[in-house]
Amino acid sequence: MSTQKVLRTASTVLPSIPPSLSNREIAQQIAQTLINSGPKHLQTSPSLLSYLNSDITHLVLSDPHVSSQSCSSFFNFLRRNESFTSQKLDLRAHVTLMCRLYGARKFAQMKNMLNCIVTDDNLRCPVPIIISLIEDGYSEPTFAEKLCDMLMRVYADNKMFKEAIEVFDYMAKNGFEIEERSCFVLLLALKRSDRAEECLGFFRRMIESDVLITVYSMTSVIDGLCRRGEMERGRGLMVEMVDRGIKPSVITYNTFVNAYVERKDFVGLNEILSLMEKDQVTYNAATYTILIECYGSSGNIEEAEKLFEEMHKKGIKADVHVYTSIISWNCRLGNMKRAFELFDELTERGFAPNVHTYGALINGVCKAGQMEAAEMLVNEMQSKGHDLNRVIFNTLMDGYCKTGMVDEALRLQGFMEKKGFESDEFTYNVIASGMCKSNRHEDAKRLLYIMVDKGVTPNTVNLTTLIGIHCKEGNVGEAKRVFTEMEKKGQKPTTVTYNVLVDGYIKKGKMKEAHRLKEEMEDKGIMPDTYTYTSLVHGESVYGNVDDALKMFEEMSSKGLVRTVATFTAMISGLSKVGRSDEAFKLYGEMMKSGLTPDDRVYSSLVSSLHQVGPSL
DNA sequence: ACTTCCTGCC
Repeated sequence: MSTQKVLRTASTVLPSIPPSLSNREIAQQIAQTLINSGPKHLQTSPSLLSYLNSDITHLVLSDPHVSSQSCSSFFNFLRRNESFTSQKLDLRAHVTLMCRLYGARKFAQMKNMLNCIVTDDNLRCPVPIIISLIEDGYSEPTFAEKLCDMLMRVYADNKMFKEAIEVFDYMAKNGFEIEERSCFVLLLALKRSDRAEECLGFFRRMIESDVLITVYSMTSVIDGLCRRGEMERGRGLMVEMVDRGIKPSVITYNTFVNAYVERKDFVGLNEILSLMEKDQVTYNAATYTILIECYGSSGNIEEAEKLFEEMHKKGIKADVHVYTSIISWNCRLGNMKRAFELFDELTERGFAPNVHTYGALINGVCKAGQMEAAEMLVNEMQSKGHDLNRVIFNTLMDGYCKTGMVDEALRLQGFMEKKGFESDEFTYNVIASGMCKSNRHEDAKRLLYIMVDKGVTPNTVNLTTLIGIHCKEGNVGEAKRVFTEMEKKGQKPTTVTYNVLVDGYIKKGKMKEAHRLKEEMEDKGIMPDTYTYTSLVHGESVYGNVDDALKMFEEMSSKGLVRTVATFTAMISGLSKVGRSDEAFKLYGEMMKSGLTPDDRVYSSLVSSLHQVGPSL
């Protein structure tokens, strides 16, 4: 039998309440029922409920004889049966119950209720109205203060920043004591929503209102600024706060260190590191992690390892982050032996490798094409209780694709989706580029269109892949069209995007257009890299314009770009082709001196250059 | 006290 039916049947059996009863009397009867038998019993005396109104609810909930637990049950009972008590629980009912919960120190329940209020369009309202519903003399004097404090946190959690700040203003205006911890919650929420400006603004309001300021708050605000590249303002704020007696911690400094490293601002980096030294703030494991990242990303693994050693020597306690970092860089640079050595060291020292650690290793073996090793690591990881996540799945798919096993990657994609992970931009890109490598251009294009159908918006990398496909098919017109469209949508091309396009034009013999693109990227501040130049050197060499090729080749060193085997090979073969074998051999020497290992093509170029003009050495 | 740091695609 349904509840509703129970109620209807019951009402015909039980004696009805005379309408002459006052609200207070009805409330007392309900309270009595609750005390004696709990809310469920109310279902059998529905006549009581038929008189229910806002006042009665309030009277019941504020009756000290009814325990806060019973009040909660009554409240929940009414909420479940709102449809036929025809009584919506109003804001006053909420406030009254929260007052009882506060008395019982049931803060978590209070917070849940506030969360309901702020997310309900009918209940949400300005702070003064909520406060006006608190009954004077009945509630504890600190209730209003605590309620506001929680409300500010709840608004912050729901990213309702305007409202959260309104609560703060209300508290400040009414002389409420404001907890720094609650303000901190709001600061963090603002920072994490990329609202550095409002974060700083609120921090200033905290200072004005004499809220206690801690290094935690300061560091969060600084981090917000640093994430937007505003390290100067962050430094200014730090200086200002030092004057107020706040001492920056190693974490404050790490925030700056990280920002400078991310932006490759080595001047700023050195400044902040000397500042740390001056302030006698010692590095912690995170500082080393960031610095290892700095050296690793510029390919200087030796320096990264030196730092790692320094950390041990100085007796600074390592952690799983710093180990994962050094493992990852060794993996990315192909030093798998060292990576596994570090992995063993990590476990020997009693640290537990996590998903990131396994992810780094799996990535390393996948890049080396060792898929069996990858599968073993996956098993080990799972046996230690770490589930596969999407990143690992994508890494594995990339491994399969790079070893030519596109179908295995597709199988894994199906498995991943069955596990509840939707394919994302990475997944589609990994497989599409894998298909390209196996010359399945049509499949690759189709997959990228499926991606759009599934509601995944292509990012710059996906579009770069698509541009690459068109170029590979010799359709630079279509490639350029995608490129233009991408820019129109505000998606910023990267150096790679330009490289793909430059290469496409070169393959079509359109050297002028290729150079124009190079200039275009320079104008936009997207810097041509080793690949851009190598393509141009190669193109000019192939079409016999050696002097233009040489010009590009020279420009590379003036810009400090590393020349690879491919660069030298292109240049040497260009020179050889037109019979300038002296210069070709000179470059060959230079290449050997810089520690590069020439491949077969270099030799055949050189040999053919000798055939053309006769031995000159 | 959720202040900093660790895994993937062209």
